[in-house]
Amino acid sequence: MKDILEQLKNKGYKLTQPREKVLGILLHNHTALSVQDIHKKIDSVDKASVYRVLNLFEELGLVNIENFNNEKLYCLTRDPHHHIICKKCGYSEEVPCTYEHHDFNNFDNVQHQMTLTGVCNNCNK
Amino acid sequence: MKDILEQLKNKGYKLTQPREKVLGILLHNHTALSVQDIHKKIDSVDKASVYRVLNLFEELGLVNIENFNNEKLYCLTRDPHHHIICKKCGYSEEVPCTYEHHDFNNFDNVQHQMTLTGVCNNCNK
DNA sequence: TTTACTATTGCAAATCATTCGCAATTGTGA
DNA sequence: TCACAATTGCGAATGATTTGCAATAGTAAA
Repeated sequence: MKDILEQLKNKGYKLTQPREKVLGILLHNHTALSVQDIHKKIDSVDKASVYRVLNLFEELGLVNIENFNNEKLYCLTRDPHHHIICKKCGYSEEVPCTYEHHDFNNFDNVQHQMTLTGVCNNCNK
Repeated sequence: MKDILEQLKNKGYKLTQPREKVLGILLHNHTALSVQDIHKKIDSVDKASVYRVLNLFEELGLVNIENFNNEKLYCLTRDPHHHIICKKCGYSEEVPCTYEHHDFNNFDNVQHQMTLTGVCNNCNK
């Protein structure tokens, strides 16, 4: 927590309540969360601000993004990992990232975004 | 083309103009296309129908989906592949899929969806 | 062929995620 | 404590996607 807040400060960003609160939630969750998920946990912060904070975190490379059901899911960039999400109930687990980047002739600064989906055992019964 | 149309017919789906036209466009394109891209190429088909056709194709596993800039991009599931897209100009190239699925204890029917992003040489100058 | 039935479509309205403009607020450094 | 710029909250705007429903068009059977 302190680490990341320091980083922000050093880059000239203010340490505001919305930023600290969103960061707090991301820190305490190991599932990927949507803006709506995060906003529900802190209604003291406006949803537009949640968006702005997350967009900032994205620019700074603090979060990874996955896509599920037409919405973005965010989680902190710790060890590189993805999530596998049940299509039916939304249950999810972390999956370590094993993807190795190749070199691309025509591209620099390559990043990847991956989401695994499946049907969990519960839903499969 | 005929192949896929046969498949649809055999599963009890009607061979309608919207389905054939959308399929036609997907067949003739090797980039991932958004609903809007596809709709522009066939204004004779309503956009809502393009959505419905693509959702059907998705259910049937005929298309792969990638996410870019808050919209879904569709392309036919031929050889497994992804795309790398320039964040700045949208230029994209195909990338063969090298991702190997692991076994998951708690999930079946696992699929993955990956999008690579980067900055292309042109935009990098 | 023609008929009849149902799936599918087009259209317009609704929904939902995300962004934006702007005035009010709040960190921060002096 | 003050002053200024960055950031927020709010509400409105945007854009993608979905939905309800009456009209239309495949399809299978007569």
